[in-house]
Amino acid sequence: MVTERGLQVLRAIVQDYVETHEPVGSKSIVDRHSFGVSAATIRNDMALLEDEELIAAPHTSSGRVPTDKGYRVFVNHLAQLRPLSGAQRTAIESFLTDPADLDDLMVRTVRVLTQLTGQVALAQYPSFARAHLTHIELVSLAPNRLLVVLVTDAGGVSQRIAVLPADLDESDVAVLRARLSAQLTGQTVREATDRVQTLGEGSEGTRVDQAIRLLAGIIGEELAEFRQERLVMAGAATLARREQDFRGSIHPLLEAIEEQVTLLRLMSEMVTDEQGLAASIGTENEAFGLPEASIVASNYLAPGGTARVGVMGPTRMDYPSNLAAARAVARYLSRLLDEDEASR
Amino acid sequence: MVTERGLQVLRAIVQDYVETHEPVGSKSIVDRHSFGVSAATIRNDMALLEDEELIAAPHTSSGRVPTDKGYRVFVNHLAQLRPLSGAQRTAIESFLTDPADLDDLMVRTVRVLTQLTGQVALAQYPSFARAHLTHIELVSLAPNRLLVVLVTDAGGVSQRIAVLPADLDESDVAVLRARLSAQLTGQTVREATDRVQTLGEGSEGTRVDQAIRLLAGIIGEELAEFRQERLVMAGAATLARREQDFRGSIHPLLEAIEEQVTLLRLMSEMVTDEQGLAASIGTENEAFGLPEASIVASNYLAPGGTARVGVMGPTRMDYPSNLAAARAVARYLSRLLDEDEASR
DNA sequence: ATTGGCACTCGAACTGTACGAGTGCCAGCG
DNA sequence: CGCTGGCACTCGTACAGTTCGAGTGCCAAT
Repeated sequence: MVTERGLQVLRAIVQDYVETHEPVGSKSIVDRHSFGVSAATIRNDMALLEDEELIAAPHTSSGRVPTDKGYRVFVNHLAQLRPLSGAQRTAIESFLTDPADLDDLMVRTVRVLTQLTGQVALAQYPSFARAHLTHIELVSLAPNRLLVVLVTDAGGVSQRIAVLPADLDESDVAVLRARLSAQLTGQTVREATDRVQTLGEGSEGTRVDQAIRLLAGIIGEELAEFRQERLVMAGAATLARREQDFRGSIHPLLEAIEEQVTLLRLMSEMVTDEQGLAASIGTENEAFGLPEASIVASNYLAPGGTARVGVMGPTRMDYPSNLAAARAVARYLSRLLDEDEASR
Repeated sequence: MVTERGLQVLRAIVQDYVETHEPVGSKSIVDRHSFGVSAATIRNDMALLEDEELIAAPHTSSGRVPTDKGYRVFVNHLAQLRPLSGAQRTAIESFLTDPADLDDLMVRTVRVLTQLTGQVALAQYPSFARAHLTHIELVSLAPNRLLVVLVTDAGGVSQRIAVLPADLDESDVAVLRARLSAQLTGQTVREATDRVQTLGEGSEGTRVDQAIRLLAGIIGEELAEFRQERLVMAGAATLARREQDFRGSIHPLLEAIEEQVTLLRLMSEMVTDEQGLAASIGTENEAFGLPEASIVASNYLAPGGTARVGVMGPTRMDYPSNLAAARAVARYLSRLLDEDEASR
């Protein structure tokens, strides 16, 4: 029953509320937007919006505030992304130019995003699960110490020192190296994880067999770390400024930032639209303990598949700007990582 | 002019204020502590303490609150560390048992400290500056890609992928490996940093010389990262709960946590007493932008020298408990790292 | 369908008052 | 000389009462 104009009124309410942080009344809508109708008419529309639970009044005689459902309608149907300014575009470019490695790139990504939006920025690492193991190297540091290095084709490298139960000489190490390499290189991380399980089975007793079993365990752990989704974040400090935006405290947000796991799940489970954009609003995050926070994110393309970058902030956030910023950064990131892939 | 009993009154004020979070009056001191004198007498003592600026009254007729100077006197002369409970000791042990590597150990350290104290926990990494480079390994991933791995005897490992300007075959790599190894292994990180500067000088032109220069740059960066002091933290979320403890906002603290550099300097510049304990209180941290925060820390012993663990919280914190917790964790850490050294 | 008018609601801001915790000071006591 | 009880005074807090104004819902008129 909500008319077209009614939706425009909703849009106006969301925009004004985000800007002023105060409940918006019919009068101020008439003043600030040119609807060409009187305040009384707007009031009628607002009554309908309230019936639909898209807006609510904090108390009997005050202006209206969008509900979470209202924000949802706004984001889905009403929001048009605000294109970034030239300065913002150049900021992204200069921030992300010439990163030292993947870690560096991810850190810079969240920094620029938090700078652009003033919110907490989040970025998923590209997944290594489908990356291929290209090298396994064993470096003997001491007779009973081996450095195990794993390299994937997606830029992931990991290393760990193994302390062996018995000393090995160079030829033993060579045997180990050959065996591991034959079994595991070329496999995807996922396949190698399965394969490594069976590696130490069967024969036992010789020093080399013992070592293989030990290494299999360590390599398994390293592979698990590769498979594990990771998250980088920046801008937690901005939350302190937004404190009054949260009815409760910012504690759940800080906790989520520190734990990472929750946010990782949340980011993974978001549903993107056809443009690769996603938003999760207020109570939709209740299951994650974040009923007062919203998260917007954009997919980006990396060798291992798509991953997401986005920002987290109060429900009352500037969705068009934040979505636009996330999308811009995601696009730039896709470009960088594709270039990286091309040069490999 | 402050009498012995006056100091005991100061101690009582600090203790009660930390506990109740309310200005403490002469009456409540008489009630809660057995001084054996009347409230009026306490009031006289309090007047003297106020003359010395060890306590202050928020407004004319209210109880007193310790000043930063008062806390300082309390910490220096009055505080007796509260020994940890058995449960706390076992918590430390079980948390820190059998870490996978140094990173893991540091992370667990700050976790257990934040759990024990309910404050933000900070830990400096042991310094690698005096560690020795034991290995340099080059792994050729592709004709124009080399994985450079550096290993120190203090548990530090770093790796980076170098993209070469020209393809190299295995024999070229062997030459590189031999040259780098001869020049750098056995050196301390500090020495190697100087040595690596001169590495690419002189001859140029051949593929190997070009590669050496490139690798020198990369190794220099990696060594710089080794030398860089690092910090791990946990418990930022606890700040949200302590919010009302900060007159201003918690923003500066969150910012410091995110930046790390400031906290690193602060931790480095603290002055320890003869027990290896240090405290920096309130306005003493003004230069670091943290005039409302206190930090207590304890030295621990690691192969590369001493480093610090501690906690950060509001000026009004429980110094005896926090100092005791930091000391206990530091001692355990020293033991672990010395054991680790012994087994190497 | 839109509008102007009007009565009504309710929070914010301000005032005044009473209360009580806590102080400073002082005369008296051991 | 240090300690004590007493007393007047200060000031923040809590509570109640008041006003003010923004904003609403409803309705009759257009």
